[in-house]
Amino acid sequence: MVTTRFSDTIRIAVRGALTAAATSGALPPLDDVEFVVERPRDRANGDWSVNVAMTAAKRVGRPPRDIAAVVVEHLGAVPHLGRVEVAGPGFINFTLAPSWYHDVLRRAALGGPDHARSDAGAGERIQVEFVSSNPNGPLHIGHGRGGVIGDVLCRMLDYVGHPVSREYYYNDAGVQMDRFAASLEARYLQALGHDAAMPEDGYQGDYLVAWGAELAAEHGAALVGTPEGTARIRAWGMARAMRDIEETLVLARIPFDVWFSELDLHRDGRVGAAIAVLRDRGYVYEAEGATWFRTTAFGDEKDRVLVKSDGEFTYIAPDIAYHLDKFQRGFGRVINIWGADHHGYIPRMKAAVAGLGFDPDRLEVLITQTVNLTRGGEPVRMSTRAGEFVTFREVIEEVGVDATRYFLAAFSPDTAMTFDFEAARAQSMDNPVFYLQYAHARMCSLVRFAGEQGVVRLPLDDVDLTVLTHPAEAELLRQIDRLGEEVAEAAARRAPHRLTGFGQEFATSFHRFYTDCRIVTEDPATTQARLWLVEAAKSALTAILGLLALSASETM
RNA sequence: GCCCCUGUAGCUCAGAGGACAGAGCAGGAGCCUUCUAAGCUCUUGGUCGGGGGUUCAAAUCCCUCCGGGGGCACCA
Repeated sequence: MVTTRFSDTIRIAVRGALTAAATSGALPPLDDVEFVVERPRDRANGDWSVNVAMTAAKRVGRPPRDIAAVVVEHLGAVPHLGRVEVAGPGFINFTLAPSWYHDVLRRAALGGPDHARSDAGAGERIQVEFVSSNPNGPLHIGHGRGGVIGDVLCRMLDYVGHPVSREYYYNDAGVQMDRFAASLEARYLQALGHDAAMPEDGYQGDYLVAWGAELAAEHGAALVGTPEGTARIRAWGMARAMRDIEETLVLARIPFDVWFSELDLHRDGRVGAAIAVLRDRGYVYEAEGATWFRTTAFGDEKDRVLVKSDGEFTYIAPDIAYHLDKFQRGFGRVINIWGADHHGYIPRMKAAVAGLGFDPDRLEVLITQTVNLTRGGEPVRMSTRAGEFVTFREVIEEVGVDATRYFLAAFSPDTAMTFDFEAARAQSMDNPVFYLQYAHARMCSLVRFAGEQGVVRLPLDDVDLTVLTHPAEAELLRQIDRLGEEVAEAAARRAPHRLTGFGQEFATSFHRFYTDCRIVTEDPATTQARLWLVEAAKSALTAILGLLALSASETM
C-alpha cells in the first residue's frame, strides 16, 4: 500500500504554477529553482508551506511576497486543497480541505497498523549488522543500546519498503576467544578447588566464576589437564555465552535473520580468498614479516596489517571477508551499527570495501555513543574484559523490557546518554513509555465502552465525517496523516529516536481529543464519526508501538 | 598531537537553512457525580558555550577559540 503524500502534490502544483507564470511572462523561467515543501511549526500557517518565493527572490529581483502572489495566481486546481495564503516573509501556505482528512481517516481506520507503509525505499535491499558482541560474556547496556537502535531501524526500514536482513556477526576465533577460554578454564579449576591462576589479560568478570562453577557441576574433573578437556571447555564456554546472548536478545525483542560466524569464514578459506582479491587489485604488500593492506590508498592514516608476522590473521582480515560476502550477496546498502569505541575503525573498513571494488558509500556505519548506567547515583562500569558490570539482561529484568527499549531508543545515537535505573523503572508518570501505552489502552477502553452501551457501529461508508470539526479532532487527524512521512524520515536519517518523539506528540493529540471531545454521546452521528476516528488513531498508534516493539495492552 | 561525538530552560533532551527556539520533568495556578486523572488547561523560566563568516534567512553550514565524553595496537 502506497501512501499518497500531499507534499508531492503541492510540489507538482507549484512547479506547474512557475511554468505557467513563465509562459505568461509574469515571472522569468524558474524551472531549476529549488524549494522545500514542509509542515510549518505553527498550525496558524497551514498544513504545508512552500518557500519558493524566497529562494527565487534574488534571481527574479522582486520582493518575495510579490513573487509568492504571482505563483498563487498561476496555481491550477488542486484536489483537496482548501486555502492558499501568502504569509510572513513570503511563504506560500496551503491549508487542506476536510475531504483530505476524511480520506486519511478512512485509510487508517480500514488499513490497520500497516496503512502508512510505503515504497519510499524503492525495494532497495539493506543488510543491517548490529550487536555483534563476541561470545565471551553477557551483553551489557551498550550492546543493548545498539541492539534496540538497530532493531527499531530495521523495523522502520521494512515499513518504508526496504527488504532488510538483520545480522549478528560474532568472532568465535582469535586472541580474545583464547583469553576467554583460558579464563574460563582457570575459573573451572578454581571451582574444583585447584589453585589455578587467572591468565594475564584474562576476563575478570564475576560471570566467569559462575560459569566455571556450572562447568564443574556438569563435568566434574573430567576436563582437567588434557588438551581435549581444554578444547571442550572452550567450546562449552562459547556455547554458554551464545546461549546467554540469544536469550537476552529474545527478551529484548531483537530478532536476527542471520547469525554469521567468523570461524566459518576461516574454515571455508574465505579470509585468504578476500585477501587474494585485494592482492589482485594491487593493494597488498609484504613488509617486516607481515602482510599489509594499503589502506592509505583510500585515505586511511596508515596501512594496516592483514597477516601478522606469526602467520595469524589480524581481526580486520575476517572482517574484510565478511564484508565481501555481504556485497556478494547483493545488498544495495550495508549498515553497521558500532559502539563509539570503534569509530576509528571506519576508514579501514571503508578502505576495505573500496579495495574490494565496491563503492564505499554503500557501507554506512552508525556510531552509538556510550551509555552511562547509574544506580542511585553510583556509576556502573561496563567493560566486558574487566571487573563487574550490570548485564543487559539484568536491566531488562529489573526495569522491564518496554521501559528499557523506550529509553534506549529515545535518545539520538550521537548523544552520550545516562540510563538511570531508578528513573527507568519508575512505574509513574515520570515515565514517558506509559504515556504512549496509556493512550492505546484508552482507545481500547472507548471501543469497549461503546459496545457496553449498546452502540451499534455503522460501516464507515455510512458515517458522516463532516461532523468532525473540533480543533482537537482536526489536530488528531493531522497527526495520523504524519505517520508515514515521519517513519520515512526517521528511517532515511537512521534516527529511531525521532519515532519516540513523534509518538509523544501523537499521544498528546489523542489525550487532548479525549479530554475535549466526548466520544460516546447522545448524538448518534457524532458518536459514529468519533468512534471511527478512534479506530484510525488506534491504527496509527499501534503502528508506532509496533515499530518500537512496545507492548500495546488493552488495559492499564 | 590527530580523529569522532557533544555544549540549547533549574534537570534530561528534541530541533540536518525558514516564520515568535520546543517537549518532558522540576516550580506556580486550575480541571474528576458522565467514556481510564498513568490524563487535560494555564503559567514561570533561554546572550542556542564565546567570537568571526556564508545566506533573503543560521541553534542548524564554514573558520576559530573554550568546556565535557570517547578513540587513536601485528587486541576485537
